Amino acid sequence: MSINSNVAQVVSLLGEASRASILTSLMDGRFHTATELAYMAGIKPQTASFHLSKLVEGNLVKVEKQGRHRYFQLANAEVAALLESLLVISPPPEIRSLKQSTQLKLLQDARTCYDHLAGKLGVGITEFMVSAGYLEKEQKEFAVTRTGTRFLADFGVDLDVLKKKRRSFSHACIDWSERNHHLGGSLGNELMVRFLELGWIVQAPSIRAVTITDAGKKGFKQFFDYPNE
Amino acid sequence: MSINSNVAQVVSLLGEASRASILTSLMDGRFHTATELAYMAGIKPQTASFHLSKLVEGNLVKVEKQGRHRYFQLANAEVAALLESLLVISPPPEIRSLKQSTQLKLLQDARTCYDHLAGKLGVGITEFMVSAGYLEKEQKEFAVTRTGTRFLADFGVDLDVLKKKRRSFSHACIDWSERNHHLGGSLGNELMVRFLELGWIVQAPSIRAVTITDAGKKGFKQFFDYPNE
DNA sequence: TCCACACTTCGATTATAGTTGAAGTGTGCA
DNA sequence: TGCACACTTCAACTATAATCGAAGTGTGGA
Repeated sequence: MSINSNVAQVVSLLGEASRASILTSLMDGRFHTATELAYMAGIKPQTASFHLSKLVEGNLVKVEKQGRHRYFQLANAEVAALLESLLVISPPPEIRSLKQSTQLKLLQDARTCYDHLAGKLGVGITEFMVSAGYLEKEQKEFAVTRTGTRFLADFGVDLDVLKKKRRSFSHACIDWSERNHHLGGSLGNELMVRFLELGWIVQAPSIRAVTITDAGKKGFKQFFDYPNE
Repeated sequence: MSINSNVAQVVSLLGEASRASILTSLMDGRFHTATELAYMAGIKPQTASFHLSKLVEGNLVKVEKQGRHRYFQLANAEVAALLESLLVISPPPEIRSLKQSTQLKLLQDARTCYDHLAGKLGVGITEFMVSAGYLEKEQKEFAVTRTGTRFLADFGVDLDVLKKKRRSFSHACIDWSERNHHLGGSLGNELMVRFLELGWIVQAPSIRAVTITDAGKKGFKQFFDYPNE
């Protein structure tokens, strides 16, 4: 028999509907309790417990205990990146109710991609920054131009700090709903943090959709020409 | 129940040991018959047929019929890239025989990563090109410098043609055995094609290892300072 | 034209894994 | 101190999928 790595061992963790659902729910970057994740995945808490222990053991999820609560989160950005790249090649969800249709639209409009923005909003502001000459699209990443450096400094983003971080700076992250790239990396993260600080976006309570506030509507229009129509 | 994409649907194709073995065998970029793939995966031909039909249906593998033979190949470079990134996070294969140990060493030394070189050879020549100033390592890709352009032209590589191709040009491809990056994309592919033309490497008959010929030993030493010791 | 080969399909068996009800454990508050 | 809550573990059941022997189909060469 030929010699091959144990690809199936890790991948099978992802290839089960309930675990995949749990992991996708965790793509909002937040901590969630086991009971919440059970509810989101549509399974009983004891089933969720069974799956979560496997995901923790497989280093895809990390857990923090606080009293009787167990808080689960994706292990790291690498797991999130893998998940997003798998979402790109997966068929879209079947819509079986009006509520699901609404939720899908919210996710398509704006959502977190673990620690940065995705959806129409994420792709839209990325495209604006390219067309305005702030970013230059390369193969798998965005380069910040000189005018972009100034724009970001004015916007309250410290590029020097971001570049020193031990992680990808500004990679192009493929967006499963827009089928285009949005800005990822530490720069993408910092922009999302800034938007939250400014109160331009808020995270939805239980799904990873993000909604734009009234202040955000004005701000995105003024600074990022979004939505562009 | 929350709304999530059908990640499990595609991923479960990969998360089964026999199918994963088949796909990994196909990482040599070549066509293989169903009977060969059955043998490599250690299953009966009828089981291989069952799995291959699923992989074709899932667009991970393509098939060409010639008479009574069915020739299977990975569908495209995207599937190969996904597979390699999954290999990186998978545990290494257990060694149960001397033959398997030999095969693993051969794969670690030099192998194809679908359409470009990986292993010590792939990483080694990439590192040399960076240290010689021919390439510059960026976040997720390599930029060709001016001296690199001249070196590659002298070596018989037409960069203009490569850059026009509708695919990644020179992305940094992570290497599961070296835990470092080797050169991928159309440039990586073209270099491998060139080495084959020069007769510096030959592909092993049944695994995706590549061996360096005597001419290759001289050539890699002279042009790429490999092995570097 | 017949036989061998490559491969597929069928049906039955086997193996594996997900699920839940019930019971148990640890935490926290009244 | 006792009860409710969050969560885990256990055992049994259910569901799903992989496997192979046998049989069938299509191709090709003698």
